[in-house]
Amino acid sequence: MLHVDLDQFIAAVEVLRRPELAGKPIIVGGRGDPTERAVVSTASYEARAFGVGSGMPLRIAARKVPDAVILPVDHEAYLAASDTVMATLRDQPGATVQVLGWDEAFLGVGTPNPEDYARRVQAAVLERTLLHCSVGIGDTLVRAKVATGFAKPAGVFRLTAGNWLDVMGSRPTQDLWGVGAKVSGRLAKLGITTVAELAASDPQVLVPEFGPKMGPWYAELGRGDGASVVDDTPWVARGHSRETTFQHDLTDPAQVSDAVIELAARVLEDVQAEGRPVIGLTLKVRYAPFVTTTRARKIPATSDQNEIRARALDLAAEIEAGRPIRLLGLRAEMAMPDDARQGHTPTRGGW
DNA sequence: TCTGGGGTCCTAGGACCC
DNA sequence: TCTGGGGTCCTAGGACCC
Repeated sequence: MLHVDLDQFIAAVEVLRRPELAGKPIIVGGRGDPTERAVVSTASYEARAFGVGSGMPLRIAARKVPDAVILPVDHEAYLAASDTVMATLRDQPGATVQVLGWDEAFLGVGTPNPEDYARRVQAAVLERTLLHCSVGIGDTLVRAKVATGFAKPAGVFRLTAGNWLDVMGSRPTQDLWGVGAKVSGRLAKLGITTVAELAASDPQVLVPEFGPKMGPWYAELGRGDGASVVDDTPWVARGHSRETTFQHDLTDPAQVSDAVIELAARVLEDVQAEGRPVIGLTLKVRYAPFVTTTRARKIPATSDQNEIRARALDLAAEIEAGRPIRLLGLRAEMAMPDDARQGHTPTRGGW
């Protein structure tokens, strides 16, 4: 299968409508105001050369690149571009398309020459959207996805069982899709620092550290093994959430209650727009300095707006009971019942 | 140096049931 | 005094991805 990933997608979309920005360091994030609390969504390659990357505080990014063009996030524009890209992928002969996000997708194809096929995909996307993409080819989803990293920018790269360890074996475990800083640190404590070491590890040795599912899963990931079927079943959200970051920390209980209720109302709107019931309300609370805690309430599946409001007030009261309050941000999540889950199974970690 | 907003899944422990 | 075994559900928290 193939994994298609648009190159510097958001920055590229911005350049399309403002061609004079081509070749300049572009940083997209928040409302485009580097004096506000916000982070970088995407930086162009020119800005990345200064050490700017996704997730970096906008304030810091602006300091690193004084000449950067800083733009606000425009979801609608990216979604429209994404729709055209995905439609182009679906038009490819014999292709099954599994969308992973705005700017990437798996393509299931049966072709004797995947490199040729990949080049034709790139040409089609470029012709329809003027956007460049990179393509990874693999015999599993994981290998295709990881291969794309070696294809960037605008290239093609193939990873299979045959060359996986040659290419990935000596690399740190964190280079794997699904291994972050925390897990790579825990692996290192077990004496596993490279992909080759993870690939050679006994899955049962990982179980005490990571549990019955994740332990064996990490060993499989180290080998690049796993699913090899592209699933184009329409994706159905398991839940919805709304998050907000306060420009100044909240310290007043009344403000906290208002913020919780307002956020809960917004996420309820999203869920009700789909005509689906809610079964749970979770608040993720970010305190200054930078601690996240969780508060959850189960809600009957038939609950109405008053029920949600009452549960939100419960949660606000719990937050206030944990004073002193310095609220940096809030995220309200609503889960939907299992019988509402009909979409494809995400590969992991969101998609 | 400071921390988006949208998602998904896993684990541990306690409550509760038979 | 010691304390089944299996199961489900819920909550809190953690990790990761785009």
